[in-house]
Parts: sequence; C-alpha cells; structure tokens
Amino acid sequence: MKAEAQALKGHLDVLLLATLRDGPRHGYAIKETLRDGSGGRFDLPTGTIYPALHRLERAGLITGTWSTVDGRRRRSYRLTTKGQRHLASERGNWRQFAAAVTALLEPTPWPATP
Amino acid sequence: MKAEAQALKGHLDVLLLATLRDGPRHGYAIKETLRDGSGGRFDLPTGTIYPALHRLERAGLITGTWSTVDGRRRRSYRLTTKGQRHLASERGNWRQFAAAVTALLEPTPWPATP
DNA sequence: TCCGATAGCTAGGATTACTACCTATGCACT
DNA sequence: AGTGCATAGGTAGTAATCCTAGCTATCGGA
Repeated sequence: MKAEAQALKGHLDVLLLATLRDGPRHGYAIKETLRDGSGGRFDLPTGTIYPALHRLERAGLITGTWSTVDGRRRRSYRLTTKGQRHLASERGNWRQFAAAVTALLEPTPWPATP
Repeated sequence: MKAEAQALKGHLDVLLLATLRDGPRHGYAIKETLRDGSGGRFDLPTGTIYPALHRLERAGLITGTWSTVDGRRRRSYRLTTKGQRHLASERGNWRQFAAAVTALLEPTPWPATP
C-alpha cells in the first residue's frame, strides 16, 4: 500500500464534505474537485470515493438524489444541516490537529513572540 | 473508535521519529514528549506506542538498545541514518499534505495576491 | 470499431491505531 | 505493612478505512 494512502485516514470525510460546500455534486464530480483542488495530490480511485459517500449518507451528513443526464445515471449529493455543522466543527478540528503535528515536526522556537 | 484515532493514521510514524530528533529516548519518554509537545492532544496509550516502535525498528528507521536504570528495564531508541532521511522527506510530505487539505477546507481566495 | 472519458458500484485485502489486559520496580502515603 | 500511583515494558484481538481489482453502462471521437 502506498504511504500516501494511510495519510488520508480520518481526513477523507471532511474533504468530501468540503467539496459540497458550494452546492450539490455527484460522485464523479466530487472526485474531480478533490483532484483539481489539491493540485492532483488527492486523485482517489472511485473505490475510495463511493464507499465513503455511502458512509457519509448513512451517517446523515449528506443526502443523495438520483437523476439521469444524457442517459447517464447520476446521484447528486448535498450537505444536510447536520453535515454543515459537522464540516464546520471538523474544520476547526483540522486546524488544531495540523497545528499540533506541525509544532512537533518543526520545533522552531519562535524567533521572538513580541 | 474515536474520531481522533483515524486522524493519526499514517502520521504517527513521523511524529515518533520526530521525538528522536534531538537524541535517543526510551518508549515512555517518547510517549510523554508526544503528549507535552502537542499540548496534551496526542496522549497515546502505550498499546499504540510500543507496537509502532517495533514497526519502525523492523523497518530499519530506528534502533533500540536495552539498558537497566534503577532496576527498570529500558529500551532506548535512536534514529538510524535511514530514519533521519525518512524523517526529513516525510516532513516535507507533511507540509504538502497539510497545505493541500487546508486549501480544500478553506477556499479563501486570497484577498489579492499582488 | 475500438478506446477513453464519464458514471456508478462491490468484494476482499492490507494497514494501523485502539481497547484491554498483563508484568514489574520504586516511592509516597496511610 | 499494605495500597496506590507513576514509571517502564509488553501482547492479543478488534475496528476502521482506504486501497486494489474487478464489474456494468453510455457517449463521443479516432
């Protein structure tokens, strides 16, 4: 398994929710938003995306509706109210997590906190 | 399982290596360094620490040596050359990962990039 | 006609952090 | 003397989740 793989653990859900911030999207579009929004870094296989979306839907954070566009079945997902709240709180959580990791990795004792 | 738990996945190894940056430490001291260095955020159980250290040793990133201090057995770990290289590259990796996640989470289109 | 992009899906494997438990020493308090 | 806590090490088994590998299907272009 790639090293990159494990790094996402626990953060994928927030990222998926974030892609729905500006309106509903279907799975494949979410995948592309994630890829493009990360500069190609998070180019996840559909085998990662779809199960994760089902998980989020089961958790009541997103809801999906079927539609057909050009003969292609699409399932559009949007954030529920619960999902919006969750996104907001997880965003704060990420900031703290990232700050803690960074602090441990780069112990630059600030060049003088005035 | 706690949400916090999954968040660490894939990042624990780097954090453990980082605690050895300034010299050898034994497992319990590593646990404390992690706890204190993260403001109490990463207060990991020994059942997480020790297996992870064994994993890192198997991978050749750290080496441990037994000693006895005050009747207590201690296993002191230090970074190998390979481990130092790994830490350096993973630190860069973390920066990029964190930047990508942050970019996706907070789409603040900078207030004007001059 | 075949291939790639789009669009959706599942089963099973691999990894990893956790819970829960165990042993043992030294010290402080009762 | 006995109890509990911090220190110090460890294991077995479980849960979570992301991946690989595979599947179906439509549409447009080479």
